[in-house]
Amino acid sequence: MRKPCCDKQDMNKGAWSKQEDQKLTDYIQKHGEGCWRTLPQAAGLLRCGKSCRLRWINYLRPDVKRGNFADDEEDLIIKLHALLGNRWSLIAGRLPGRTDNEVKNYWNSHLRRKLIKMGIDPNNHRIGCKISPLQNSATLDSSASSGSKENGKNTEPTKPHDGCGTNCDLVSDAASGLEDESYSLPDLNLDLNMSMVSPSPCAPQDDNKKPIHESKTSRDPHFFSSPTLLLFQ
DNA sequence: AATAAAGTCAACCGCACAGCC
DNA sequence: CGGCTGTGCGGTTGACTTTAT
Repeated sequence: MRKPCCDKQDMNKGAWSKQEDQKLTDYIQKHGEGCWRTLPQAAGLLRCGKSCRLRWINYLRPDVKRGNFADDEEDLIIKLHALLGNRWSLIAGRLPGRTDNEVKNYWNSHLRRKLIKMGIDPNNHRIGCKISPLQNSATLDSSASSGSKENGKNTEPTKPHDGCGTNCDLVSDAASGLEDESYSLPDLNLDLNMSMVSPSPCAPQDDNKKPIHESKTSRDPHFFSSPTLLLFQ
């Protein structure tokens, strides 16, 4: 049995205070990112390493862009989600200054609803799947947790193009247009080469360190050989 | 003005993977 | 080779805010 990542007793949980933020920021500015397990103690924080990492990556990092998503960012997320499914870290990697958590939240709170309103199934980006108001909420609920806990951890990445079981047409087969004229993505001229995103400029760079967004999914050999993605290379 | 419902988002949790020993 | 550890990811939760009634 693996030890928990931290001794949960004596640990702060919940929202971060200004002082905690300051301690974490100061420490990372001095020593750089990494070694999250030992960082809290070294920085004088009563937090677990995972919590520190999350706080830094999603909130404190100086290159984190905060605020509303621009229209082109929205479009890009929708398009990337059609291609990649729920691989938020990869999607976020194409949006400078955005974090996977932020993209995920934005998708779940804004974009899913937007697509549903347009009659598009946000799970497979197909139109023509009739989504009744009742189904709407059901879809929201079920797909939000699709394939996660109920069947155990879903090790397969969400399949973006799995069939919906009807005659509905695929909305976003990469660059194809949408049948619904009211919904047309601008030609974003996406460069979807999966080049590594440059790591955070704030952290002292260690050549051995992995780029921030080199996710496990991008390491998947099948990932790069995806026919859809190759279209963009 | 009060309350319920809906929406938002920061943070937590559990799991998987890579690397080290 | 197998176990252990550190890290990163995606899903989920719950507190807080906003909107509707």
